[in-house]
Amino acid sequence: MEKAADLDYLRDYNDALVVAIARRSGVFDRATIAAGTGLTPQAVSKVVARLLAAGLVEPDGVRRTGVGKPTTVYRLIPTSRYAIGAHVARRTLRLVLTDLVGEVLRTIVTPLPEDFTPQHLLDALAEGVATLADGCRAGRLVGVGIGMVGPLDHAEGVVRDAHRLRHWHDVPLRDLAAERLGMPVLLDKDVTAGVTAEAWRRGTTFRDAVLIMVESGIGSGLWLGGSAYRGAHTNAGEFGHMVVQLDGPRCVCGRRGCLEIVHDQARARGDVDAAARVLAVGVVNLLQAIDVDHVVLAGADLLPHADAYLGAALAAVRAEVPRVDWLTAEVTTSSLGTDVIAAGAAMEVLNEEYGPLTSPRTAAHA
Amino acid sequence: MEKAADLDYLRDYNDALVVAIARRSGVFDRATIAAGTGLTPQAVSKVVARLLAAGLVEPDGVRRTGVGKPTTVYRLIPTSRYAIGAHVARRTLRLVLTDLVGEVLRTIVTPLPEDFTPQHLLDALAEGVATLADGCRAGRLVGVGIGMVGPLDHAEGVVRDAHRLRHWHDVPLRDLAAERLGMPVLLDKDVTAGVTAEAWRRGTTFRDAVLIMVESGIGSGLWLGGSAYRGAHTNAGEFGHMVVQLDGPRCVCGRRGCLEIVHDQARARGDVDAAARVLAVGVVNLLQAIDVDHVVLAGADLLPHADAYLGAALAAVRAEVPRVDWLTAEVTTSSLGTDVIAAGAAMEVLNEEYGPLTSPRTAAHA
DNA sequence: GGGTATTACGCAACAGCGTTGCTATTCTAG
DNA sequence: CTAGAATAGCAACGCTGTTGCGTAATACCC
Repeated sequence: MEKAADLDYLRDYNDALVVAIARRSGVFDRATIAAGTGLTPQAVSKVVARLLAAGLVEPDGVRRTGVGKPTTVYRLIPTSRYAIGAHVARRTLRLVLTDLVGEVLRTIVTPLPEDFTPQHLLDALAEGVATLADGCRAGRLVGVGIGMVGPLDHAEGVVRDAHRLRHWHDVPLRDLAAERLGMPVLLDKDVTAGVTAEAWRRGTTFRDAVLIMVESGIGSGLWLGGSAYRGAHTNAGEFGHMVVQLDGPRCVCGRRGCLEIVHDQARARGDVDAAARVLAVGVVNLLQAIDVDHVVLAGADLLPHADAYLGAALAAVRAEVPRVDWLTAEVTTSSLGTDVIAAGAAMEVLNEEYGPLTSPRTAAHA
Repeated sequence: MEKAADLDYLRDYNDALVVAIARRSGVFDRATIAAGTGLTPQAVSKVVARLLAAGLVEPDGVRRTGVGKPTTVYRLIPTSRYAIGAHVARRTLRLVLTDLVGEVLRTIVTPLPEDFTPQHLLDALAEGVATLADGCRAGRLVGVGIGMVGPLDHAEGVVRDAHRLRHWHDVPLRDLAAERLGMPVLLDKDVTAGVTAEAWRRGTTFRDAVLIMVESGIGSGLWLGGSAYRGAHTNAGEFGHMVVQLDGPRCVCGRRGCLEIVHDQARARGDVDAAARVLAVGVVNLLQAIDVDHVVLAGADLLPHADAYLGAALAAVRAEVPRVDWLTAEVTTSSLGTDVIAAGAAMEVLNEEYGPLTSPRTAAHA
């Protein structure tokens, strides 16, 4: 059953709202927040007082706009909080340290043994996290996010059957890592982490988006209505296994004519442009189905040919989406490059703690 | 900028939560609500007092569970509120009157002239609404919902370019109808209304769902994370215009091999089973992309062959979705038949006023 | 330089939310 | 008939955002 809302939720909701505005605009003042949120200036003062006490914001001088007492300007302190993100790939563990606004401060890439076990990963994770946490002042490190291939269960924090990874069946990785690292841990699909990275950095105007990732498989991370969308079983985003060619070549998943197999065959014969066009068809399919207005391209197998993929996607979106004026979609490559998954895993932690609240949370938090 | 939350929001949130529970279970008691929501019994008493004052619930006797004072049982009064829903199709206007729990009480079907104008529709609407409103006690009729083909703008209440309807470009239908009818009006795509009907009737466990509608075109209504998902431009659900056959036959939309054209060609040659199999491929595609756990089939061109479509979809879901135990999806036909769109339009009105709150609303409401 | 209008800010009192403490009610069990 | 137990509700409380109003700081006018 859903949880009810109380005064703590109310307070946290409004605090998070102000943090979101501060994050987007960098500096802010009382009157602007009041006008934008509908809060009274007095209420904004109370919110700002709480954020000052938490060390998240600080005064940043005054602004003289004309007659009257000058406006006090505040700014978010990016280094007031840190988070660590992990991207677990088939042969490497990529770790990043980010600050509160989603800037990547340090990156560590560690090789993982073939068919690595949970123990292998936990060891590598512990070592890397210790290294990255070294530079953070005590209490400023919020937690660790882990992004990896599914299927997995985000709510339970359990890896169900990570694709092409032996030793990874029903592993409660979130709780194992939380115990080993001694701090909060989140577990999510790589693609969902990736789209969270874009969303956290772009702010609240980035409400409906998809991140397409081509990297040993083709997946998509969904950001719908202002928050990550994972589906009923944390299994949304199996974008590569949508059939685009009835009776086409057999895919590893068992179906025929999946976008992924058609794409991979084009790539295998060296025809990047054809592969990009196939992906572009899938992108337009997704736009038709869920009508997002931001498409972000990413992944180690895509970025080396970013121009080809971006060009094909842009052309397809322009040509094939009914070109009504108000029906626009922006297509870009990720601003974070190969760090996007790890950085997004970190930002899932930040988003959990400081992001806009959706519905009342079950667990209490500071 | 997002709106802040205040005490009114807090109250409405918890009131709506209790209404949702009452709607699902019919009868309820203080202790069960308290346990499920995390509210104290005292807080639940206050909520119930407000709902009693609003006339939404009434005492329904007591339950003796053993020692101690018996529990007071309450029940939702289905007839305490009504809503009217309109399904605007190409040649007909279908109107339904529903009660608070989503039961269809009366249905009126009115023919519409070919290439009907906004004025035609408003006249027919006013007459039908007057007839249906006649049986409702004053103050119990919440409003009117209108479901029709897109593209349209739900937030603005404007019909942009209704497909295959002349005279319907940038028509502010919501405000026109609200003025004419003298009550609140909502405007939404037919498919979104349809899935809202299922969601309202099934309760809060129905969180992630898609309604597939085959009726002069193929569309889908999305219910994601417990609320309707309309996309960035109210254009989500153009399910029929997803390419399933690269270089296939040319579709009216300009692309090649859209699900809709492939499906329609199969139907045109009388091969319902083949058409159903094509649709089933699209259903599995959607499951892969957004991982819903409920699929509802509807539409005037589907329901006469419900068995074929349902069978094909069930077979495809069972055979083609990776059959992990925890990855299940239910496939059914709509329980409302041809009334589903009109009924859903009515339930959008109920959902707006009495459904679970998501984020703080902009406009104040009673 | 001094007065005044203007804008910003915060203390204090307030209404309303869920919470807590406690009492009254109403049942079963003996 | 009494004791025990569970429910219901009144009253006080802490906290939220809100309102009223006094104070501070500036530009502008004379």
